[in-house]
Amino acid sequence: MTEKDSLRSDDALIALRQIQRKTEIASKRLASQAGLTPSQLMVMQILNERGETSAGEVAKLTQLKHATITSLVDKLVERGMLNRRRCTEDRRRVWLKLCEQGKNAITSAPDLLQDTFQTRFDKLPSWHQSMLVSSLERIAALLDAESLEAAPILDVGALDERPR
Amino acid sequence: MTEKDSLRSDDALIALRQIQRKTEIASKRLASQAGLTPSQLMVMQILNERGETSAGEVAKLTQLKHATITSLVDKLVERGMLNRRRCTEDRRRVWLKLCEQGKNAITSAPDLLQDTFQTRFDKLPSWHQSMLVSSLERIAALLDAESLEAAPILDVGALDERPR
DNA sequence: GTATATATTTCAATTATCAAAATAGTTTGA
DNA sequence: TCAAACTATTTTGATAATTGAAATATATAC
Repeated sequence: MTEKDSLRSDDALIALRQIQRKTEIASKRLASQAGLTPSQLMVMQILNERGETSAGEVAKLTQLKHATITSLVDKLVERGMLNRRRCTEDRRRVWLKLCEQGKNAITSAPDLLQDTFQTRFDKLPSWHQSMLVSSLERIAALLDAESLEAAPILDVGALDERPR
Repeated sequence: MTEKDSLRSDDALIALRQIQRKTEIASKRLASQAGLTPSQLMVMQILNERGETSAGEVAKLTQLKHATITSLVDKLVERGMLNRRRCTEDRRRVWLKLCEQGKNAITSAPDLLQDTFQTRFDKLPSWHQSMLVSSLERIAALLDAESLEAAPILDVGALDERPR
């Protein structure tokens, strides 16, 4: 039984990795179609979903350094995709918000992955659709460790070699 | 009814994007723990899953340019993670294959996302597990357009602005 | 056999990312 | 009240990833 179970979770992980690869590639394409880098697209999608968000929060969510966010945001602001606003209560903080042009940029680009998915999904019988939705939501929940979202890597410790 | 359906596929897409973000962040972490860049990790995972694969195929699968693959592979070969072999039938082509050290590098690094997922998954009742597996596999299939995997972007056409 | 197509690499440049220091604002606590 | 400690963001300077274009080597078509 334990053997069966472990095979099952392997199957799940394999499928999950396939999904990951496909969505990642698709988002690379989508970004370049919209004239954005993948990181820029990610930031904009986050702002689109969450509304106004602080720079630090975005750094945490994207797992990019603050310095990177700063320069990335510089470019997007310059291009009129989003705007910066100093927080009035705590003037150290900076709020970021997508503006109209930014919203358009990310919604108007044709998303092949999304279209493909949607077309096929819509053809499924209703019971199947609802099963898939609830499964997807469950998966998202299984992946949702506060630890995953929050802390940067703790102590990497003994790494003999590093990226070059 | 059509309204309900469209809401359902929206829900699916939202959950899918959450999953995407989480897996992407996790793989950034995993790569850095293993002393790799995300692209290097992606290449190595592909070689691990598919076995020996040509450089061009890897470029297509990762959506990176050939020049990028070349320099990225240079470094991995230098570090003993994989090896290059000229194809004997068609001597223009190059086959890439993970070697032992490379296999270890990507399997030994602790994958927080995977561990979290697995632990929680294993606690679910059997019927729920099998439902999730079949759903995941279905989702992967829904995302699987030959068009998604194959061609680079067709004709981007009128793009007023490009990434800076 | 020459022309055309394909797979990969080289080269030179651009760009994303980061670490560390700097700046500016907030909180603490004596 | 005010200085020390802390927090959020930006600046700066450097490194490394990625790329376009040209070069190389091989294969295929005619």
